[in-house]
Amino acid sequence: MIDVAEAAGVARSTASYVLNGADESIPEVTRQRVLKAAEELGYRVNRIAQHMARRRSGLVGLIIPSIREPFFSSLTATLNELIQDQGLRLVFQVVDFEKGRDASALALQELIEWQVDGMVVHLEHASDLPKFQPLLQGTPTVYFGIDSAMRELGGLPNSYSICIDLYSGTRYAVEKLIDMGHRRFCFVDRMFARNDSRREATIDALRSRGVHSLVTLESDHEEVPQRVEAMMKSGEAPTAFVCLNDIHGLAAFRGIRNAGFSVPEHVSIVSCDTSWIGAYADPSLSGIALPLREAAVEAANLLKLAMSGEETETRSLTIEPQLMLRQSTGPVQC
Amino acid sequence: MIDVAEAAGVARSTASYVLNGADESIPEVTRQRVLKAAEELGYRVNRIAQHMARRRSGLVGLIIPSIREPFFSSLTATLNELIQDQGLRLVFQVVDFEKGRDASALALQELIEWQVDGMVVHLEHASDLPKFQPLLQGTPTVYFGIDSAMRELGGLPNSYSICIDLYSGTRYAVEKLIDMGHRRFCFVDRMFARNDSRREATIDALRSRGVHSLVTLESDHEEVPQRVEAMMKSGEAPTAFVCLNDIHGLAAFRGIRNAGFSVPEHVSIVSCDTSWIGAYADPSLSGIALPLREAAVEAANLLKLAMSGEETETRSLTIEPQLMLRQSTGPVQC
DNA sequence: TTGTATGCGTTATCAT
DNA sequence: ATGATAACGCATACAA
Repeated sequence: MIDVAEAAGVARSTASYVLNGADESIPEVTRQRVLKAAEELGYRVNRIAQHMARRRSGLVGLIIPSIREPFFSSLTATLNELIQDQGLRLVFQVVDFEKGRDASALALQELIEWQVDGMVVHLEHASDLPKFQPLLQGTPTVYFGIDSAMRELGGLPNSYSICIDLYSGTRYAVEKLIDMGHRRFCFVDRMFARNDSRREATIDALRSRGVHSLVTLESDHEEVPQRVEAMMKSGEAPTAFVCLNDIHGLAAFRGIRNAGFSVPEHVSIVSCDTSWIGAYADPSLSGIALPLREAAVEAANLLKLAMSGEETETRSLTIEPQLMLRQSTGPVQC
Repeated sequence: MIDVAEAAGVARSTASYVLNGADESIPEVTRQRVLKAAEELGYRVNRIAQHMARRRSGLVGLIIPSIREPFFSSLTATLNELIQDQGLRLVFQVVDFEKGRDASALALQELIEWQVDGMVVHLEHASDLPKFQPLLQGTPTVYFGIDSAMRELGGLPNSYSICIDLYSGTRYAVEKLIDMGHRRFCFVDRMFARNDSRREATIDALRSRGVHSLVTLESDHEEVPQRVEAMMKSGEAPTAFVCLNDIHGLAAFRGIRNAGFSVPEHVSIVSCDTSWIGAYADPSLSGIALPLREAAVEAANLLKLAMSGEETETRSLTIEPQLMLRQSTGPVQC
């Protein structure tokens, strides 16, 4: 830029004003001269230097447990669009909860070292909050998650939260299944799963309706088909499967078919996070659709609010998912 | 850091040495004092300042057309792991080719403004190279793509390329279908598709074997089922579908079923980019599996090489995909 | 071995 | 309206 200033015959500060500052109070002639010089020299700002001087990085951090899963890649994509529209840049940090207790702390610090101006943190459980909260003092943060406990996250200064209420959604879905006559359930969870809203809601729904037959499977989706097949062949097989997401749903589906049962005649399946993947199955998977875009939009809005610095009241949003009854659910056949 | 130095009673430079520099020649006592002070003050490097002084950002840019699609989110995830292992940080930039001609140039410049030390660029077509090449002078770059023309990308200084040879893979798959007796084909492409290896390979395979019946569909996957259904119901329906990926494959599948045909008895389907999604369909989708992790590993290796600064010869890698014959393909029934 | 001084590219605060 | 100059937080060559 110093070169540009020289070439245009003006001071550095003038060039800076023209190129990146407020446009006020610079005569058109000078402007054009500077612009022309910049063009000719192929000048590009150095954002690192710029943000060092401005003392704001223009970075927004995103903490997620995975980016391969459709749910998170979709979230990342949408958030990225919205963040970019605000003239900021998204940097994501995948934090693997399985790799030690303080992996999350390290991940956060990496982002903090990059001086992020704001942060969106996916919270698997509201109870993880204490791990993050102390490290995020002074960083405008939006917490994002499906744990219904997040709804009571109010009262934190400079932090906002969004909850996709998967608890209610799942509970409603399971009750629907009970209404259809199902009495033996199986919950298909991921490997090393921690108890989340989906499982809790399933358990609560069954308990409240006096249904006591629930088997829980914890597997990577690759293992699910054979485990489900074995289960279906041995003794009192479940008639209803509640699955973590479409991947696990399809995997369970495969196991059920392999055991010689058909959906929805013998067995019903519900996915707790369904998308086009489940929609294209045959029969198509019933499930709970999460309004991801809506949630991302709200997250971006809250973040903007948080980053504006204006001390507004802490806000906690709840978004209701939608139950999609497609073809994989039906009344139990005697 | 200046605080840390003061607290430890040493000079700033000493603190700097201990915290981030080479560990040589600093007495253990001093080291510990500095480390303790840093610990107590909760010191974190400011990477922006650090990289400004070092004149290297520690950033690697990734240019991709989407992050929502499984192929790219998976690529991003793997690349991110590998890049992070090298002590670098990945920043991605989604560039939507549909939004104007020079969107790609702008996207690149954004990353360049961030002073990325290296770049991984997904090239949809080798012919897009001229758009990027001039802007990437001086930035170690690895080009990544499925266009077979990329294999002849040699001769560029400081740039490397990796090609997943989808042309060969697709051509082989289509020839297999011809061997099975298929004579009427449909290629299911995305909306606003540009001609890519998959389509070219399909056309070439058919032509070389004297098969002249090919219909091409360009649609978002949401539209595919009804369009395929309509096609199946009218006149001479295709007996073989070659689909862009599993999403389009499943969508076509749905249309075929809706029209009252079954797979693979009446119709065969092949996906040009298959994954667990196709594997869990019923019948499971045959297709070409791209060794994404392998490709990402090679990309990371090449990038390391490129960024090492050592002037090695330009390298161009080709990776062969694998044909997975599952259940959606079979001989044509008369 | 440790301290001093300077530079990195930009913005911002002043004078002019 | 424009130009000089001091930060910004850290790394490093060089001096002590």
